[in-house]
Amino acid sequence: MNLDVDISMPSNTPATATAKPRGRPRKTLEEREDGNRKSDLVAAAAKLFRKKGFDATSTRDIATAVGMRSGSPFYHFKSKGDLLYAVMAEGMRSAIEKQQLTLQNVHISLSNKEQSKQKTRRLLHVLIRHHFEVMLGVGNDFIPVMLYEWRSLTPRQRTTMAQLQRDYEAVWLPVLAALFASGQLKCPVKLARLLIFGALNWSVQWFDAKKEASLDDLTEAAMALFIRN
Amino acid sequence: MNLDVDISMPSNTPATATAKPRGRPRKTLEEREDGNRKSDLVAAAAKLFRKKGFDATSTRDIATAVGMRSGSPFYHFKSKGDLLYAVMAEGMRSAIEKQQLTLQNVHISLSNKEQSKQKTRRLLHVLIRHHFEVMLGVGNDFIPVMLYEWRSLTPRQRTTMAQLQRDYEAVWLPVLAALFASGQLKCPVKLARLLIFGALNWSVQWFDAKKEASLDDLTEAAMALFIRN
DNA sequence: AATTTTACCAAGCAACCGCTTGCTAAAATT
DNA sequence: AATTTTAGCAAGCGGTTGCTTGGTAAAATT
Repeated sequence: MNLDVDISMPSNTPATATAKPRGRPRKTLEEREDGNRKSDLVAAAAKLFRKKGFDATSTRDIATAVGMRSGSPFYHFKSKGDLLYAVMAEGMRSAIEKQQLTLQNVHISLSNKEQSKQKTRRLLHVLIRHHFEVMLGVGNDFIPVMLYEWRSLTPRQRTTMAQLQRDYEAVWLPVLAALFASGQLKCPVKLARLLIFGALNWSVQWFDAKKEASLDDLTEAAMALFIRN
Repeated sequence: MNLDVDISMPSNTPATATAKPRGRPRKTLEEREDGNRKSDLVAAAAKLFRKKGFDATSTRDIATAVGMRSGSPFYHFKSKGDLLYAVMAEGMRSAIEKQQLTLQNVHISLSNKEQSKQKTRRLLHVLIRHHFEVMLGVGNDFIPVMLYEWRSLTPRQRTTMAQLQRDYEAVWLPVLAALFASGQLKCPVKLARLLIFGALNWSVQWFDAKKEASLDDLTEAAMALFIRN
């Protein structure tokens, strides 16, 4: 690591003819580990927003985390709020994508002999397990930030995030409706969705990866709590 | 309402011999609607912390809300963090008190002829209903603040709040254990407690008093979701 | 009547905040 | 080879923040 000494000039340096290189040298592209610094910023912001909250995280914190100076993030994002939005939107985008992939795999692996009662139960099981993964998996700071920092979004950002959330939850509703129809779920679908998501989302408050329960344990417990056979 | 005009003096007023009354006259005790301004501050802080979050609320906001000037809250509380702690501690104190009162009434009204299965179910019903009341009832800003502003507490404050929360939840565990033993609850008690509290606590995110569901509807739905008969 | 306590206000300080401006050097493009 | 674009850095501006200080009038106490 080559930290160079930064001897600052006396303050009133006029704009001289041939200005010598000022300040610390910036890194060449190769040193910058090729490429997307923008996503580095989003990842660092997500981590800090999750740990300290949006308001308590300064743009200087974020810059430092990726090895930039205080003003540089504003080259990539026009405001701190836009960075928050980027974190949330990217989180939802990848969560939706992953959810669709997971569902495809399940549909393929479902045998024809299974009764539809079993099938819908398997579907909910998969959805819950995936949701835990999204919230509690390592390196997934995006969704927790989205869940707990709504307040700091502009109204416009809020509505587009709400749309993404509806997309994510759209898959759940028919599954819950089928479970309700078959008597496996006794709670009206609309409230069931809200209560179930509450139970799952709240887990980011107490879950500790290096403690007793695994994500599979959690999924099993949730199924046992909500669904009767 | 008597708002007096505040003509500010030229800035370099020396400390003259007999200083004339400076600034706006303060209110007499009677005008101050007798008494506890400290609890006024706590109530106003709770309301603002809930609406805007702890970090986004300035001590000036709180002062204005109770008709004080910016520095005055620090006469009653030595720091903004202490005000937050007061909000949470007062919230838990009154919630625990109310819970105990509610439980006493239920114990009295339980008839001897009821089976114990029915009794434990009634107990959970009452606990859930009370919890919704505490979180969603009008003027109850304390508990939502407690649920969502943990991060801003010092470690010491955190541990004493955790103790209060254990006191509140202590009543729930035997009820859940009884339900599990009688087969009305199929999820292991420890995880059941966490998931159920999650489902209930999350309601502060979506519940809207002037919309379809009432607190009774919510309680019914939660019972139907968690408990089998 | 004299003193002490209570409950504030006016003013302001140092730190920190998000963000802007003016610049530069390396890389990419023409 | 000349030009344009990209990805930053250095400096700092105006505003806000939590909190402190020095005072004061009214109420309570002695």
